[in-house]
Amino acid sequence: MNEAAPSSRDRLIAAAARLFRQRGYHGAGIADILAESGAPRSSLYHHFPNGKADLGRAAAEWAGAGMLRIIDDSFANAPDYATGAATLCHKLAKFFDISDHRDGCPVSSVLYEDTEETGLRQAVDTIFEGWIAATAAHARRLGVPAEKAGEAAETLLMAIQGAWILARARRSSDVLRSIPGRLPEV
Amino acid sequence: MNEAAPSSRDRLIAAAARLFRQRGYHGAGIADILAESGAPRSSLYHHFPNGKADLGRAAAEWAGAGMLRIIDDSFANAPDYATGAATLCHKLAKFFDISDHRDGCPVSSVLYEDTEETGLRQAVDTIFEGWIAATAAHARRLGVPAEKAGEAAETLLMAIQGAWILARARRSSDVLRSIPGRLPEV
DNA sequence: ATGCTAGTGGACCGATCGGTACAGACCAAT
DNA sequence: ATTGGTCTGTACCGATCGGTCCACTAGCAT
Repeated sequence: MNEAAPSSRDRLIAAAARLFRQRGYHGAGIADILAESGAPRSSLYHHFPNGKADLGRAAAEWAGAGMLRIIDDSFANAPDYATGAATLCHKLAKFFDISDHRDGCPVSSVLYEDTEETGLRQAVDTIFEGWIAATAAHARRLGVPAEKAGEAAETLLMAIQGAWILARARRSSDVLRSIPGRLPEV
Repeated sequence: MNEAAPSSRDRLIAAAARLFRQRGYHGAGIADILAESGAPRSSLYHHFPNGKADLGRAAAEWAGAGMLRIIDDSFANAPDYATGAATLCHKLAKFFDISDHRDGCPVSSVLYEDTEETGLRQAVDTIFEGWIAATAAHARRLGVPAEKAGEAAETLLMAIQGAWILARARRSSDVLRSIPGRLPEV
């Protein structure tokens, strides 16, 4: 009986994240998010007093944490960095496929805000850097020389971002799966 | 006296492309585009009967053609593929800088449409494949083995897309300039 | 002069946008 | 039993969204 009904706050965040990564920040309206989550309108402004911007940040952070888990899972049992990176790419490709080849990066979509005043851009960057730092830590742990680990991690995440875009344009996850074979040696 | 006043059609396309790459497709409103271009509202619907979707496609194609020119310029006088690729990345970094570190890919922003019915996604993909094909042609011309040229070109464009995103999050073009040093050998 | 077309001015539209106001429901602690 | 918080139901708001309508002008051919 542990499948407790998620709070409307959580449902709002999940719905927002889902819609943002498909239609983009501006493309997903409040009404859509409300409908998708089943949460009442008043709850949104109760939990997120500043409305969409607050929700956008929460959704980005929530999705960012999810991605962080995927990164950790991928590298946890990996014998070396390259294998972990390959696992990560394949996991992401799988998620992309089951989203009907629609869902790109859940965080970067939020980059298309008039970001400076809301601080959203800053928040997105912090999330990205968190991914890179986590990946770099795994790289070092798995034997990548410390002075190369940061760059290798940045390269991997950059490639994933690019592949997500190309994958959405093509509606195919192939390019995501091809990343491991294209990474420079480490 | 050759600087003929651009037609309102051209001004609309340029303004739309400029705004889309900063704020995204949904983030840039018709009113913004009209104001930025100085063109009258009626002209928009005269030249683009289907409104924003038509304009979006035209803007993406126009910007795509511009990118194609940049690609060709970069490889035209290059002694080898790697040098051409490096030139391309540095050119893009420069454009990014003079846009106040805001302008990402002018084409991918349009990917956040409910693209299937308007055919916009398809159009975006065609533009991308055009870039890749052009880059691959330069690669072959510059001595890259034919069976590797396509993949090398795809890798480069993918990296550029990812770097554009990261650059926007960081408001720094550094990552764009770092691409050449991270590409696998060809 | 006439007709034809491309392009424009300007007023107007319903729909949707994101957001607000406020009373009531629920539930723990006292 | 009453209080005080969190959360929700309902109704409403002005602003903006993308789009339409139609009369008009400019230019050019006949």
